[in-house]
Amino acid sequence: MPELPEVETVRRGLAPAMEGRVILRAIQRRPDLRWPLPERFAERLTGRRALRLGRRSKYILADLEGGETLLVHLGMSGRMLVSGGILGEFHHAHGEVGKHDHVTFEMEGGATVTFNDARRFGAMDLFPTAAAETHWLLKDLGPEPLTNGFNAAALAARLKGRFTPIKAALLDQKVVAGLGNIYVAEALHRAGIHPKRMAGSISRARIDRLTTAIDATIAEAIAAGGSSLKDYRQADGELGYFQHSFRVYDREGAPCAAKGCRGTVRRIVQSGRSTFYCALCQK
DNA sequence: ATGTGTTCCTGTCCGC
DNA sequence: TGCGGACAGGAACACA
Repeated sequence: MPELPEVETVRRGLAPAMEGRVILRAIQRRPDLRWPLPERFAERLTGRRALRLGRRSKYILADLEGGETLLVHLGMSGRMLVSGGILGEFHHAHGEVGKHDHVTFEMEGGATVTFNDARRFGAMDLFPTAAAETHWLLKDLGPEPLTNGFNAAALAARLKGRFTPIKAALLDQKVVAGLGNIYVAEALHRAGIHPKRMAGSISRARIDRLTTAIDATIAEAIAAGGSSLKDYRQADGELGYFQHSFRVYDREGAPCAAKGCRGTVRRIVQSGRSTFYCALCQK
């Protein structure tokens, strides 16, 4: 999926089309995404003003006038695309309905925002803003990279005693929020930590380094507009370009990008998913 | 309580 | 070209 940097890029792209604007009409084309959509979902959104677009981990959270919040998760293949208005045309001609266009918001100001998701692992929900802290999808999320809550002490506490490879631990959203397969691989490489290393056995000094590596990787990826592999697009349809900065992800067989390292990037499978790393400089 | 494997769904790519 | 299989940015869930 879009991981934290991609979701943040999408949020920023949606903000000009949605923040402060009324959803003139919401259109729901199927009853469910990953889960059933809430009862009367489209009707409850129609006529509501979006006050502010926020983000927690990989969730986009739109606070609406009237005390409710719209939650959007992009899953693996979800996109939020803006067309029409002053924001240009990308997705398809204004008014046309594309394959896998599951939900559309016609916004005050003329823009159309479409949620398109081929694999349908994405999700949406609508709940009272006051209940955000206790929402089942949000309540157990770990600290957010690039915030005060994410630091070496916090990460060390959450890794302590865990007998699972660090790769798997970092994919666990309760440990740190927002990382996925790409950025875990990149951060571990940057920190010089082997993906199979047991999470609970990493020294505090190396956790310090890992914390810094995660923040730096995420910050650089956001600055680049995320990573575009097959189908991820920013809200305006542009590609991100962080994929050109990958040090290990999807680089099997290529030379290690670490300064002075003569290693080769390897691919292994951990808990059913690809892991890319350099065995020479990741210990 | 943890840890691991399976599952949801569609599309694309690669080898024969 | 067609067909089969592997694989894809996630993460809830069932089970050990």
